[in-house]
Amino acid sequence: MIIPISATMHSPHSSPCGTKTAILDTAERLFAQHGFEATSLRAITAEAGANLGAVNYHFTSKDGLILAVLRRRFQPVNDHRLRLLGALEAAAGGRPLAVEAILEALLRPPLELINQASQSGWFYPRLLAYCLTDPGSYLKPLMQDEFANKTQRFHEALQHACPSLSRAEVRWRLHFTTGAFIHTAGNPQLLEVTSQGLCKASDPETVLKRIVGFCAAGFLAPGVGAEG
Amino acid sequence: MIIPISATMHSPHSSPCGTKTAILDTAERLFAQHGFEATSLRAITAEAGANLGAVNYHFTSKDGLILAVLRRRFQPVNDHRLRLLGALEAAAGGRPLAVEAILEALLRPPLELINQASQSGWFYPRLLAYCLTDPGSYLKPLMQDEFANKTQRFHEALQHACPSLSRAEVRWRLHFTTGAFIHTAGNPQLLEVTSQGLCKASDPETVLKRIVGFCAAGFLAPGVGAEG
DNA sequence: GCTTGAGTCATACGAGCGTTTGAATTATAG
DNA sequence: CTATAATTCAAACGCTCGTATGACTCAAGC
Repeated sequence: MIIPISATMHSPHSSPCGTKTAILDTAERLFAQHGFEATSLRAITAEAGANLGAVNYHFTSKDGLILAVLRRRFQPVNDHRLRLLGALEAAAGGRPLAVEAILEALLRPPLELINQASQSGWFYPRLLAYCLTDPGSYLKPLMQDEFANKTQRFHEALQHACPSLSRAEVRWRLHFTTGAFIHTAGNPQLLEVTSQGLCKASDPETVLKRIVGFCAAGFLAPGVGAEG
Repeated sequence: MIIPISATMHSPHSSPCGTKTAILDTAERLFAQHGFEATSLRAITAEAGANLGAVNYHFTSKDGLILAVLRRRFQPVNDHRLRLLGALEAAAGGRPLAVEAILEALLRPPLELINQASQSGWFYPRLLAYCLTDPGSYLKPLMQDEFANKTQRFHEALQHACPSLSRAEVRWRLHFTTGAFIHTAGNPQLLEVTSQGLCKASDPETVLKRIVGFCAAGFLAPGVGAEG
């Protein structure tokens, strides 16, 4: 936000894309805090120190800005997930993986993002929650590319790890895991408030350990008989 | 929209509160579909066949309408939950309850609402998801009354059922359960689509059985040592 | 049959929205 | 230095929003 001022380089156009990333950063924060619809371009550009027209210049439209904000985070996280899963599979050499290991490969990348970018990391799960809740049609292709397609390999790995479960059962349980994660990481202060400070969600490593333990136990439960 | 005309009884003021409940029903549907901010009073009143001013007349403001829509659903559901839990405790006579039974008392009322009102029942979990995601300050008191306070007895029952778990651990795991439920019931078509029809979320009894099985196994897992 | 009060209605207000425009400004290159 | 492209800027466009207003309509009570 605060750009260090040096003698020579602080004209308004010093950095090539300073305005662009400033808008992206501010939009990410405000979108995570208030949602897409409730955040106006005027609020974004005002806080980013940019002109209102800059959004349409750099991102064509508000929808374009939303997609740019989302893609910047989702793509690296999902790539990281697939890399971790690939490393696990390479090390196992065909043998089934432990459910805990698979779930950790799924949940560690977003939680590490939280660790790295101390504030802005928390924005990722909230943005994801808004994507799943708001049925804006313009982000359907993004969600299809980044999630529906890329989680396919996690289904296969879990199916391999839990051969006694039906394919539907694996899907259901991964769906429950996703819900537990989004609700926890997307509302980091909710549990702290409702538990009156008893639970602290501020440490991603603790969150990871607890949620993986919970969901892995759920995966290892005997399957429900019926399909559907 | 098109009002059928009968000779004697169809004057505009025939039913005493027809307009009020029509607005509530339509607002509930549109809020669940598009969220609070993205739904305009004009869209609500147009679909409800009411005048724009009727909202402010009956509900004072848009915030008042939102609160009325939420309270109409949340209150009966939460009352039902506490009644089921009370019946379980009375039947057990002081002995700890089974985790499955407690979770069923928690999740059956909203899922039965889905069963009864074939369409509009699905609106409840989506409204809940919007309440947890949108940080509108006006609904904080409602959430405090209806949830933070009323779920206290479920915490105690689960603590009693899982005496080896720390109080924080019980809170964490109930939080995960809530997330799995909201994500599943609030996005009923999401799993169907991503699983390419393999999983059908349309039957509440199936959803209940699967989610209770998953989360009860998570509760019965050995506790993580550290607090926080 | 007039009065009263609840409810409905069309209309308007000011504010905020996303987007567009064209000129002004700055960086880049010949 | 000059020409050219990239970027920023202030201003305005048309539109929709939530809310307020005052007249109108109807049922009920005396």
